[in-house]
Amino acid sequence: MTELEGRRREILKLVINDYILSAEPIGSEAVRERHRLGVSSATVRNEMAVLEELGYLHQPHHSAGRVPTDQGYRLYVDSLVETEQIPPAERARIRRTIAGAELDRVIEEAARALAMVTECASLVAAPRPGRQVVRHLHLIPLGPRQALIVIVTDAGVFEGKTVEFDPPVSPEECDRLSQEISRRIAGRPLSDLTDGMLDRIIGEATLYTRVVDQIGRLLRERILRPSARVHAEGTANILKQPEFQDVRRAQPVLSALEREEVVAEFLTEDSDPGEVCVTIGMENRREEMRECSIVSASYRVGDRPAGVVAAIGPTRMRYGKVITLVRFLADALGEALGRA
Amino acid sequence: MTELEGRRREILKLVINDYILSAEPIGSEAVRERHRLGVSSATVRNEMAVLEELGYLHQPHHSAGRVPTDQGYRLYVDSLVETEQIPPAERARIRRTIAGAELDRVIEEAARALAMVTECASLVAAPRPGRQVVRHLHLIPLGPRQALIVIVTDAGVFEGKTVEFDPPVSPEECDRLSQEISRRIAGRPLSDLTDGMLDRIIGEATLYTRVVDQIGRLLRERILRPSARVHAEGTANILKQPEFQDVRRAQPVLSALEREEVVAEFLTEDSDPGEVCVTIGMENRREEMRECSIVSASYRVGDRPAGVVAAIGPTRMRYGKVITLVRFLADALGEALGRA
DNA sequence: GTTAGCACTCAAGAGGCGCGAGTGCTAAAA
DNA sequence: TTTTAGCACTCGCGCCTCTTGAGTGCTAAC
Repeated sequence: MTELEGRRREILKLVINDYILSAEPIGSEAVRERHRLGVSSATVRNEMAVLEELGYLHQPHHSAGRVPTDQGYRLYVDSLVETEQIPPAERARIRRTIAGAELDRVIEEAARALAMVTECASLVAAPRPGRQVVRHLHLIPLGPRQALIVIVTDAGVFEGKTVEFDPPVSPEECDRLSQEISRRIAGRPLSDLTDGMLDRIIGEATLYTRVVDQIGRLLRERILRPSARVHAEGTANILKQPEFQDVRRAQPVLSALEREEVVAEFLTEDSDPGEVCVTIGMENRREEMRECSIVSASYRVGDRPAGVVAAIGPTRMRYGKVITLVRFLADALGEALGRA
Repeated sequence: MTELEGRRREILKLVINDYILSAEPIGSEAVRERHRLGVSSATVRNEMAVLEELGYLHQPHHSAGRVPTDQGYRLYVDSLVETEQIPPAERARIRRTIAGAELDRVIEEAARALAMVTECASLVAAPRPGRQVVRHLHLIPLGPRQALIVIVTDAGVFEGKTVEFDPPVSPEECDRLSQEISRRIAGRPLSDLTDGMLDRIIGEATLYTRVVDQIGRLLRERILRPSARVHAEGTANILKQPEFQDVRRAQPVLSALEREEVVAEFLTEDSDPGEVCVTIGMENRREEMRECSIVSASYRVGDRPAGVVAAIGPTRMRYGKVITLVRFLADALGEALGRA
């Protein structure tokens, strides 16, 4: 794959730019018309033939214009695309939307904003627990035999499971117990708290093995899940794209986006934090996504990578815009969550 | 709308049954063939003409078979449909899935099960807070100036907002404060806790007005939201239905199902608790849903109506199956949530 | 009231045709 | 050597027509 020289490169860029906007095969005449290249359509034609030879373009059929291949998009994303700027007004609007939301809705609002502006589907993974550091653990008594476990970390709160006490436990004991446990696990990252580790940390307390057990389970379920909660928004946007007018193409994609395991897969394999990662068409592992591209970036809360935000659309997407937006949203999200 | 007599009624039922399964207009000959009616196709034809006259059937074009109208479906649902039984194995499987889930995933699993079996989209609204009765309120100190509000009700836990203290509050004070407040609001339904009411209930404590304020805001935001969390699952199932093979038909529906306000609308207007409510085609307020039917039932936790479960599909849906399933899931859900 | 018979209608699919966009090739010009 | 003009060629798309067959409504006989 030789480095492309100036004019040829330029033509590839123009073709992809145009195709992204029109969704229709681009012919040589159209290219010449659009940008003053100072050459005839025949020359453009020759260049395009070479670009096809090299694997960057493709002809759907003999006498049609050219369409970018995945390889073409790859080059485009890596070195041709001009990132679009987000108008300051828009930036401000998005920031406000996110910042204004309740804590547990920030994620959702971010996903929504991303979907709306890019006209893609969007995914946002809530902070992954692993690296978060425990601050407190609370057992809130619900009754003599029941309590609610609340774990407060530096990045938020996990609440969920209720524990059943086998021998009843008084509220006072409950309190003492939570202070005990709290003292011993505070300051550790959640990922430390495997079953064995928990046992060792908490040690004593044979009376409360069941409690320890339950806490262990809660943690295991939260941590093992590859990425806790994933919000998908705007999946119906896929249907607006011309390449998905045929339901048989769109259906597998939408179904995949509904399955959490699948979606989590897109989001885990990342990317230096801070950098935007683009996966194009066939580069996707998932069969169903072979006609889509995924633009993702992980965001950080404080100084730790916390979660991932992604946009999903047809390979023919406005990379310039989407990349800028994903990056911006990763920043905004980290900021909003960091403040809380 | 006169009462339909035996044979005519029977024919309408057969036509609708067949159409639901085949998704194609049903002709007189097909009806005669399928069920031994002991009459010729001409007779059936006459009956069908009458049924069309009466508004129960419709011909897409002159020489086509008949298709049920919304009114036809209405009659079908009200008095013709034979509810299908759920095989015990299936019942057990669904029960297990739901019961096995973490508390905060019960809703989700229920929705998923419903979508999977009915091949419709499904919605499940989490318990609505209004009627729930407060058990405790906890303020969990996160730092000298911050605490987390946790409200435990008889149907679950609301956690969320952190409070900022204006003058710092020590953990002990915090504790005392939460016990104070707790004692005063325990036993009241959440809907009682409007701002003014809160002020009156808590009275004193000018030092802590900010805290009271924040609690007020938390409650207002949770209660005012028409129905807290709504889970939609299997919306992509819509695309499997023959009537939605045209993307332009499907897109508005899917988009609507993504908007929480819209979805909430389907779920609020209900139905004696315990009973299944079917909204057919044009009966829907929402323009976008005019080609869909919604089968919903509210479920109860303990003895109070708590939330709604619904299935959404084309008007040509397997009502017999869907109705049974929605009813079953409402029960199962109430049971699962009640136990927690 | 029911049925056989029949003419009629209409959507859907197959086949044929012309149009036009866009190409590749060739030979001349720069 | 590169660029360009010219031209024949290809092929998808839309348009038309024709045929087919399912299904009807009507009428007259049972």
